Amino acid sequence: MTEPPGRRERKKAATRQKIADTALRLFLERGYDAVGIREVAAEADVAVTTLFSHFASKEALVFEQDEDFEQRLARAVTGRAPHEPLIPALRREVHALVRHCTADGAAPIWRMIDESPALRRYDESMRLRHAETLAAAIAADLELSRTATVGRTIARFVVDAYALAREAADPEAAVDEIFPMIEAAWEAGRSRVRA
Amino acid sequence: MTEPPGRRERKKAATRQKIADTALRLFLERGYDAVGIREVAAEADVAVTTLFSHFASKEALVFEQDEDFEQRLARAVTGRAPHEPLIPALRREVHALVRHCTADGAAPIWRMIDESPALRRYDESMRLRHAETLAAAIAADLELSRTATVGRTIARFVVDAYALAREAADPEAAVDEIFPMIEAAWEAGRSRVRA
DNA sequence: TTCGAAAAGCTAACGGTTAGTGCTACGGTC
DNA sequence: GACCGTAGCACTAACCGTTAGCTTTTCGAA
Repeated sequence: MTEPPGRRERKKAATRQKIADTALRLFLERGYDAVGIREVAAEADVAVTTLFSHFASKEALVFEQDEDFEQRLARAVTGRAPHEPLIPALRREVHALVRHCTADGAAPIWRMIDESPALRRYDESMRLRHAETLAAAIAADLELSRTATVGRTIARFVVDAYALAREAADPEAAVDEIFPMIEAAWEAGRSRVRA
Repeated sequence: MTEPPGRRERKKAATRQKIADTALRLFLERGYDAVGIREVAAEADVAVTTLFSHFASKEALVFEQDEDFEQRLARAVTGRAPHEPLIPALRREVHALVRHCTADGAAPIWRMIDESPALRRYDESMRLRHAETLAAAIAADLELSRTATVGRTIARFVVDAYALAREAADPEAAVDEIFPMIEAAWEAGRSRVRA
């Protein structure tokens, strides 16, 4: 992953990184909406089309690093210890995610996101994608006593917990307040066929 | 509300309606993404700027009618019978909303929405707004035994139930499957200060 | 009738995004 | 070491949603 797989790919990665760094710097300096794509491209010394060959949209420039976030919730399910219950594993992972987002360095970025409607909507869409990925992981893990709908529902609830906690005054405490509710929902989701 | 309050406002309403009707017809005929704003304006025989003085965005043309939706969930809380428990009241309202969305006439519109990323994202944003409105209504109704975080969480869960049900094969059954989970979460949300 | 203001219009532009078309430099192959 | 296919990048020119600036039309009220 860190080895040099050829000059070409190194250059490509360097270009991508330079674009992302330049963009984030300009955005933080002068505001997301006040900086145009043409300006980012000029400052990074690439063509606009090159920029869009590396990033699908202007918003994607901001969320560059969070690609693995998509998989972390799913891995918390599929990679947990055998016989470990589902919800506590998810709770641990959400705790970690929240801690990561509220770390010192991340604060200005999240403030910027909160201030821009476009970025907020992009973030919302991302979370829905995350919920779907998580739902798939849960479905693959489901015992017979629960339906697919229950799995999808829990996936949404977990992603909600993450979003709500991030907005809360005390994010970690919020996670601890919400997860018992999710646990209860999960218990109630046992099919009542013969319970 | 249905009386004629003057020619001016009648004409304005007529213009608005004509724009919305024309847009929806064109969108359904040839696809949302394949029809441009300039085309809708031309077909409705208005200027583009006029169109945007009636609707805030292209997406808003599609969701024209659902403005009162925003308030329905909140009213289900504030306007319920005295001493009626919260969750069953919300359950009834979500049932009604789902039934409304899966009615015969609405099917092609929702198919169109599902096919366009822009419309999906707009819908997601709308739902978040609805969750916040509902959260405010719940907060105003909260007994001392539950915190504001619990209220916000339940609001999200309820809106999730609506979204999940709409995507389910049997929407009404999905509501009935999800709401017991919400009920359990609500119970678990009692503060454990002295329970 | 006259006047103020809301509604509608026109033009022109801005900002994100995408074709279309090359050029150049790299990487695998002989 | 020369060769060729292709990936990466550049440039131009446009499309599309959206907005600003300003003029014209159309009501409602005085």
